[in-house]
Amino acid sequence: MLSERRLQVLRAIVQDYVGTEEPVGSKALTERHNLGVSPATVRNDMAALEDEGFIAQPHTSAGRIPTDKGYRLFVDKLAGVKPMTGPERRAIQNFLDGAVDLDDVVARTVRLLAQLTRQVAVVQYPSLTRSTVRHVELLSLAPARVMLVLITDTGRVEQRMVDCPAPFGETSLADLRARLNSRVAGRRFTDVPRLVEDLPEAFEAEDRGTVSTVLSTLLETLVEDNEERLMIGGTANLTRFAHDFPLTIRPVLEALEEQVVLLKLLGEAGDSGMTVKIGHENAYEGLNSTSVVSVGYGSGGEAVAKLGVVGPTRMDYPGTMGAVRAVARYVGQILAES
Amino acid sequence: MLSERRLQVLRAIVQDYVGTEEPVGSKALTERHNLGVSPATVRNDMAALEDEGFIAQPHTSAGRIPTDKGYRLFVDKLAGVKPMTGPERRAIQNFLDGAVDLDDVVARTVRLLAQLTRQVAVVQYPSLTRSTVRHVELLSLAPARVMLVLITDTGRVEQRMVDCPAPFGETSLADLRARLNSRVAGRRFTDVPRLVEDLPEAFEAEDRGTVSTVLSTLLETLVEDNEERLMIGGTANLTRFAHDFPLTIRPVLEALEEQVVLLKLLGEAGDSGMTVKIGHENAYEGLNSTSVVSVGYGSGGEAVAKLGVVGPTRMDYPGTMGAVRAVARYVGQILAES
DNA sequence: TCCTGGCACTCTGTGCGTGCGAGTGCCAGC
DNA sequence: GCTGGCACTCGCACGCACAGAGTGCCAGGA
Repeated sequence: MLSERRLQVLRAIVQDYVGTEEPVGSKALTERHNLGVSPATVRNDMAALEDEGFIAQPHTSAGRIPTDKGYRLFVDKLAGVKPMTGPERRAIQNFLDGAVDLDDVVARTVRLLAQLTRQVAVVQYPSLTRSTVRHVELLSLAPARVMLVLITDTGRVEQRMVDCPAPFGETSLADLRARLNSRVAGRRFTDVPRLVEDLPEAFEAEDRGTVSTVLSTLLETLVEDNEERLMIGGTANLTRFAHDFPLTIRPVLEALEEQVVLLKLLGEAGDSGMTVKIGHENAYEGLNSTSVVSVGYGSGGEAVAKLGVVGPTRMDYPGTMGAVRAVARYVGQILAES
Repeated sequence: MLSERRLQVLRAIVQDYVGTEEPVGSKALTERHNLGVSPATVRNDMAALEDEGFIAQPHTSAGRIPTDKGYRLFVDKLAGVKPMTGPERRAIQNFLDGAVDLDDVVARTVRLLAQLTRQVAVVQYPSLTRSTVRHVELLSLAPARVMLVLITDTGRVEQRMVDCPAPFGETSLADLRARLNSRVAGRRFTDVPRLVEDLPEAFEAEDRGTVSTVLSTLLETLVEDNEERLMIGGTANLTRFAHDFPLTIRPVLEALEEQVVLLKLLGEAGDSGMTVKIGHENAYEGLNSTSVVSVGYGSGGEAVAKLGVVGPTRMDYPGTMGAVRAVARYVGQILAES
């Protein structure tokens, strides 16, 4: 087990490295932090920390930089979450309060998060699977063509065209609309298949084909084509780490374009509480030199989606975690109100 | 006026520079293109081209690179549009044909364009102003709360919440829905305000306030809040120009994040035909070292939105223009079918 | 009049050697 | 177990010379 002072040394190294972006040596460390010991002592501690794999030197006789393992220890044991200041909180709230619809909420959240953390922000749209149905609308566009509009409790709207096997009258349509809504409105998506199972039986034989088609499209929308969308922003912040360019930035941009990768990434994060994935802890290779801080957010107690930021492993973890947590909290409130 | 051969020299310089990304000298030019003259002659021509401002040397006694003016001449007079090959056309069509809804069409288009041109692709959603109304749906979510759903001919769906000044019965709602659709369905957005002007008069006094509120929300959606959305992709391609990094890439990423900037950019492009903006021709400073190739696309003869790519001034103009044109054409077809 | 070969000149990029400074590891002493 | 001291190791910036590519100009030839 590491002594208390060695942990302090590690903390100091992480803080200095995050601040200066340069390997930090024993002398600089004693000057900037009053550890109460001499550089020589710190050197011994550093050697021990290096043996344990928490720090490393880029070259012999350069300063030390934290390893992924070092950051991990820092995040788990040495750093708290830095709460937002009052003005920051108010700014967040003001900024989010102006949103007019769900798209706008997500867009504003992305911008906000990118600005607060000065990193790349990722916000997942409220997921369909965990949402409930607010309303299902059916519109007759042509005798045998129906538009299905699904509205969720989080304000998300999905629409699909349905080509019916047979012409479908307005009255039948109204009937289906009414029956459908009385069954599924307010219910969770996962329950819908069970709830509508026997619905075709309530209709005349000639309409059953159409009803089935509509229902299967609905189920598709709910489950199969349950595309999880997300929005990203603040990619320009990537250029702030102009050292390792473009070796570092390239794969990150590629990863960000691959929504599948990001969704998987967010999916792997724990369902409750904040998750920090550091460097190689990220399964996707292109993100091996980045850290991902993510947290679930939702309108009620339960998380309906996640948001977070992607930045270099050398990031201000306490500040970033604080910003992510605060934003998630306010977004949850906004969604609950709408 | 420049002689025929000097134009050929300029063309050769542009082509070589685009290919090699390095300043091109007189000797290399004569070796790679059979101009039928000696390097010394080419040198004279180059001196003349430099006097005219079409090319420049980065340093004394380095090769020449085209200036913005040089590219302009190249695009206007020396280069055609390189048509897509048969297999490419089929690939485009196959790729776009799989789209299930408008979002998907746009998303696929962005990916396709980014892959074809290996540059940053920008696709504007079909604009609301130039579209026609397919259907307006009103849903009662609570006694005094209505959801307004607007469906356009291009498949775009917009929804808004309306808080009514007074409770609004189902029958009144159905009445309004019917009247509204009979007036505006199939009409252009720009005509809608005129068409619904006197609609409140047809209702009982107690409902007029609500009807007015709904209508003004509709008009807002159509006009005022006519947010022009767009989707971008292929930003990872920016890293292919790793020279001038990050000085160049930074402002470009920032510009791409500012949808307002991009929309303005596309808006400035000509309404019909393909527009190429080269370097400083772009009003936005951050894009001074990039070129923007854009073209309108639409379901019928008329363009409803634009798409294009953003790349370095040193780009393969004929190829890029060919890809942009082809994609726009196929997207138009897809939209017309749906 | 226009093209060509030749020549001197100008720069940039690169490789090499050197010196400096930051940082380390180790050791003896307190 | 902490400290000061000391020798050592690198990386990096600097200076310098050199090769190579490219140019401009000029005189000669079609």
